[in-house]
Amino acid sequence: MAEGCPTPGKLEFAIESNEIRGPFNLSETLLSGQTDGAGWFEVDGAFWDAEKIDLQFIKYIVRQIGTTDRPALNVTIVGINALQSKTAIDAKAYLTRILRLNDDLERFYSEFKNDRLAKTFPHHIGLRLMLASNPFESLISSISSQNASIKRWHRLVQLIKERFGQKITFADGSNFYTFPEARALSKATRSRLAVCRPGYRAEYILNVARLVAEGNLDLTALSNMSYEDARSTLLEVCGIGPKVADCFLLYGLGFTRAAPVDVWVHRIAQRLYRKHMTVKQTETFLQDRFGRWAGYAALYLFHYARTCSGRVR
DNA sequence: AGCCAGGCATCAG
DNA sequence: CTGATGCATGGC
Repeated sequence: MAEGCPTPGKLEFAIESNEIRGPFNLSETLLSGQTDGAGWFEVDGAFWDAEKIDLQFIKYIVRQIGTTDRPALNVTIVGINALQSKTAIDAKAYLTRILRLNDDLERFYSEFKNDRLAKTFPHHIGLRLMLASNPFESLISSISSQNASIKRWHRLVQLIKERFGQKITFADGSNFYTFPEARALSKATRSRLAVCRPGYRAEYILNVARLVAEGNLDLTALSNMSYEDARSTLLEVCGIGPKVADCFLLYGLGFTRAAPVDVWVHRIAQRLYRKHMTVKQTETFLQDRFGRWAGYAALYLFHYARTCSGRVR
């Protein structure tokens, strides 16, 4: 196996505070209920997930060791067998990307310090958007979230992984189920999917899995389109409406000007800005006012509405 | 028990 | 275009 250099099944590295632009709060970010916090597991203060890096699945255990204002992360990666030291370098770049550690949060705070949005800042300093590691998973996950509580939605995604994904056992003995490829999920039938309890979302999930598997919905192509074109393409798909499309565009493809408007964001936007706005008006309002930060605005509004709703005025 | 959940498709006006 | 309704099911 190991040829020459010693290659342990476990490597450790740090992401230093000078490699993170502005404040960061890992647990706020992962537990804020955004579309891509779903997969992470918490084990006494640290969080882990797994994804394919360098053609093999790696488990990464991330622990915040600095403060929110001067954040640093301690990362342990675990492979299935041995690890190359190059994998640690790639894992670091990967984590920097999906945790969006280069987003200039201070700039966001200062740019809107006189906006009513600033009301939400003190409660959630260091809260960052996340970027999905797997766009297809992000799309199915977004569809699965509709008209369901966060708890139920996370459960559905986890059941899809356990039922249709691939089981992996890492060198530390832990088990993980990968999210199925579009092809694998497209072969599921209604009755086989029913064990995951998707409810009426079943036909949406199967429809989208088939479209992607057959190449009729090309997620890579979408990421190369303009936001408007990608969005209108998505809206033609049965099961994808404005909110699901924006969630996927934001979390799955990284269009930060997408501002998903759900019941929470809609309610809080009306209380903070204008009493009578339709959902559609709220969408355009957020996009016009916050531009490339609209996704962040929606995230802060969402999280604020859910955690501080009693104190809103 | 009954209402609501990170909505959407469909149909009526 | 806007507004009302059914949807499948769990969480609280």
